[in-house]
Amino acid sequence: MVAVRHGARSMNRRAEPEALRRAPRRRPARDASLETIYDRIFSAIVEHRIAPGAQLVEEKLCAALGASRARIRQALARLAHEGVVTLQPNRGAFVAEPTIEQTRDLFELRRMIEPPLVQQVAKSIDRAGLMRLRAHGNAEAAARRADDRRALVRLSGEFHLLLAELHGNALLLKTLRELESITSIAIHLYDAPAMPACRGDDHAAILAAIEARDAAKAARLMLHHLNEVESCLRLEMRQTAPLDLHEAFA
Amino acid sequence: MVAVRHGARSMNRRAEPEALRRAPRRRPARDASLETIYDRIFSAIVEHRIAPGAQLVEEKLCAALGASRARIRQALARLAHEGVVTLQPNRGAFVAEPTIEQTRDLFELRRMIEPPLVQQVAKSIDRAGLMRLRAHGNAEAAARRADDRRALVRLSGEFHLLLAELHGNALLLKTLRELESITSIAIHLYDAPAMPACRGDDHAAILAAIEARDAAKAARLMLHHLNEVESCLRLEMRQTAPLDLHEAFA
DNA sequence: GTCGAGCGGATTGTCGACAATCCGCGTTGA
DNA sequence: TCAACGCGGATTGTCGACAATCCGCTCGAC
Repeated sequence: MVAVRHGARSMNRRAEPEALRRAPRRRPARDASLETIYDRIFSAIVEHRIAPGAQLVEEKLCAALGASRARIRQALARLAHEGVVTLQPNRGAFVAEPTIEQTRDLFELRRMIEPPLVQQVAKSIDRAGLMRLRAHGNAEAAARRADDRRALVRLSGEFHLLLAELHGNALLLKTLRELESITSIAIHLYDAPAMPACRGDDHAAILAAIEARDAAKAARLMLHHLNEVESCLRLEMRQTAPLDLHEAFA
Repeated sequence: MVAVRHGARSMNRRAEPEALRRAPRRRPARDASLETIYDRIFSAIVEHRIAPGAQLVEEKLCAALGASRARIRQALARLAHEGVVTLQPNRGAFVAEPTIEQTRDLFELRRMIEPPLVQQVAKSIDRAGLMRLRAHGNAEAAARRADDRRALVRLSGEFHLLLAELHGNALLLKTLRELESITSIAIHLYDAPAMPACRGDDHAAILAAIEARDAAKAARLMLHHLNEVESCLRLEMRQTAPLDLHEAFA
């Protein structure tokens, strides 16, 4: 699976002021393959380096990523299909701002999928799988001790994806990956600032149930966990400014 | 509910030498909007008017649909993301051929989602929703009586989507729509030719359970139904021709 | 002072042209 | 005879240029 091999041809970066200085960090010939572009925008969004609702101007992205508009456009279309980005015709691309309704729907769907998922994993997991889960648990614990919130959010998401991977159903993994990325935006949008993805260490409890091969308990804990995470979000109606004014004089 | 409205427009565009000259502003007269293009290719695939594995050559599609390559390309990318089309780099687009493994994964995922879905619908459905379900049931019965297999396959799929719509979770509806379209390809690929989407009328039974507000029973029947449909498929290993030759001399 | 029309810059949407790549097929040499 | 090579047609991938659209702003009328 070799990535697309581009010629090291010019990327028409003509006016490039900071390129005059030494370029230790930004090599002009960074391979801007579609996958790379996609990944970078995706990470920037789910890691909250770009705020929900922000506009993603194509030309800006071209400049930032050193790619042509066509490629940027492709990446945006893909992100839009996954729900990470919203495409408004003739207006542009914006990073998604899941509404309260959508966030509820999101968790509802996850509650359907993940308890049976973990239940089946608990039944069928092998030694190697357990090792991976334990390693992940340790990484989470380390991030928690270090109080590295950003890493913790990322690892928390990856825990769920790891379960899906261990399950072995590729379609399920793909589906859950999309749900997970939207979840991470929603968390950044709605969670109470002080509360780090819910203090409790639900994942450790789930892991313990899996190790004990207690499938029913694992499923129950997963359901509880999802409820917990959702309830930590401030999903009470947040009145948006325009609606506010409009309703004030009704 | 997306009725597939086909353009009522013929596509016999032949050389139009003088028209080209006269009209410097050649507006894309036929409304080959992206949505239209997408819909037409999508329908052609899920209704099995194009065989699984067939290549979708961009220029051919341009000619057939009267659209530019850029638009076709966009539509294909979207179809690929939904799993209806497979994109091979530098090779082209092919209508998906779900493997046996993928088909099993598909049904496994549906078994996770749809029983709880119908369970919740049975609890919360209102009068209008029931009317729509009954109307759909009648349409299915009619197609069955008329022995219209193609319509029956389509309606069977739409029954599941209707349930998702009645549930009201938009994300779930979108997810299920994708699963449903891949399912319909898999059915066309693997089912025993004589057997029309499984003879029994499982949908009627599910509908009855919903009308009786027996949520648990509705869920149970849905699970049974999904198992039934999957078991009607011939998912035993089918040796493909190329592999056949290759392995014959191993 | 307010409202609407109209203008200009910025941004997206679309297309045609060209480059890169792949596949089938004929040729060649052992 | 057969395998390796390479050529030509067909197909996809990429880009730059231009058209269409939108938004904020100014200007003028009332």
